[in-house]
Amino acid sequence: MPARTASRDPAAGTVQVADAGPTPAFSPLYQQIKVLLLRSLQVGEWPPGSVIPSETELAGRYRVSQGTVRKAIDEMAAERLLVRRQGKGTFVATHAAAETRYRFLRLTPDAGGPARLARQLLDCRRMRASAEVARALELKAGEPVVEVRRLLLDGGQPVVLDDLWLPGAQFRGLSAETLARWRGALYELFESEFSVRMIRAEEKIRALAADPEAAALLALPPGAPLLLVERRSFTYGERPVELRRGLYRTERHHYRNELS
Amino acid sequence: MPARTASRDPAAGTVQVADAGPTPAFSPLYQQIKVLLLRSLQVGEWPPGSVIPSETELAGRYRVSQGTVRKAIDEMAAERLLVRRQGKGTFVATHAAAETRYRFLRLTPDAGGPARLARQLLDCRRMRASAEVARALELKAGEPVVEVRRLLLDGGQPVVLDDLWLPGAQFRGLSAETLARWRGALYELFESEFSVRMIRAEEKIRALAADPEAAALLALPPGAPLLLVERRSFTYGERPVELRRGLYRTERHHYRNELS
DNA sequence: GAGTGGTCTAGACCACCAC
DNA sequence: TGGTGGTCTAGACCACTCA
Repeated sequence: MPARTASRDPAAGTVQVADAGPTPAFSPLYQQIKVLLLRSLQVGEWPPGSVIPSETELAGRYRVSQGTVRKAIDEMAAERLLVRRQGKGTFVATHAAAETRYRFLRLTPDAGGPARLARQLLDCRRMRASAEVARALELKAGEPVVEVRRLLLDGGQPVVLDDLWLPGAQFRGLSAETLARWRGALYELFESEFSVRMIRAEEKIRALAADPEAAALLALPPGAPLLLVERRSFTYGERPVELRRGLYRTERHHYRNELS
Repeated sequence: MPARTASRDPAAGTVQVADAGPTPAFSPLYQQIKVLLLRSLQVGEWPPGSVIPSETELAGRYRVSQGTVRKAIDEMAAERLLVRRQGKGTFVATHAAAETRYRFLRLTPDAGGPARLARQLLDCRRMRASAEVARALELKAGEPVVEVRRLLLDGGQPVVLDDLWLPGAQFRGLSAETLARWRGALYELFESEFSVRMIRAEEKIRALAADPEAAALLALPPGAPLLLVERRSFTYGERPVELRRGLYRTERHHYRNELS
């Protein structure tokens, strides 16, 4: 484990990375391991869906006990960055797997069962970031972004009108053609084609009256109540890489949430 | 640990509770400990806010190692049933603590900072459960329930209109006077006066147009868009003990959510 | 200083999976 | 059969709290 320089006897005193400052800010070994694993994920050493080395091998590599590696991986599994599979190994989480494909989609049919929505691409263009988009994506105003507009339909009826903004620098080849050809989930495309993996998101939800444009696209009378879902998605290192503004019809669907 | 009957050598073979059925459904020791701890919580052996026995003492009581108790408590802490405090002990989670007082309230001012809402009780009456309320609370239609209606205000302006239904059997002394006198959060009252502790909740969120009654109470024109938040809260053993129907004004507030 | 939870290690064995 | 994660133990020491 390169970051750790202090000498250490087995089962002996405090272990700590070298640190010149006062109050060296104790950080447990397993947290330091976690940082190293995180870095490997971030630089793509182990791509989404692949197996990472076994606990024993990582323990050898970092010169710590298997239990310490285990605790680091435990936390990362709880954060849904890794997935453990007994007998097989530990895998990098991916939006491509069936279990996690629509992990961030909270819209649910009232009837029960998972949402099965068809997509209809309305627009995809490159433009300069407005002040609001720039702030959300931590860009400078005027930097290039990709704007996507699409509809999601359930049984032919429009249910969601989505607007997305993505940093242009990280989504260079993204075009209407790319999107039209793609069969899987958006986040799957982002992972496999642009090496951008979404790990968490924040949403702000409001009710509002449909404006004429949204009403027309969603086949509603203007003024009809809609759910506005504003999402900001983050990749490794808390970097925002997507702003999304969804308008949801909630006559036959709802936004499901779990509080604990 | 009374439930475990198989003989066991230290650091030796499989340990399992007695079980006559086929495929004995292996359950790890720490899960069995968890069940025992859960039962103690459920019967009120350790009330909300109190310390539970130390890991060492529990290990002795159940005849397992401290690490096994630790793992059971770890999971319960992750589920927010227990709270660990280094140097002090492990405590039963409570809605009375400042950190967890409004844990289930996702309404947030756009300006930032936590919501500081005043309450105004509109109604509190005992009645018979409608079919819908009975289904949600897993009662028989016609069984007694308590219905509460109240407003939440921010800076004097109404923001939330809440309707609550509670099983009458578990909230016997609950009345308008009780509610009017109470200063803290509702869930704090439920814990301390009725021994009902909410541990998780499900919410379904929709947008709808304000009906005349709601509009009047929320000082809005009829038809204005509102967030409808339907909550079902559960206590130990997945028993539903509250149905709540909240109408939220979202001009200056939003419902905040975190996806991971 | 005594007691609590928190970290770390080492070793044994079990459950699951693939070859 | 061998490798992976999963469980369990025992023991040492650290960090934190409070009297």
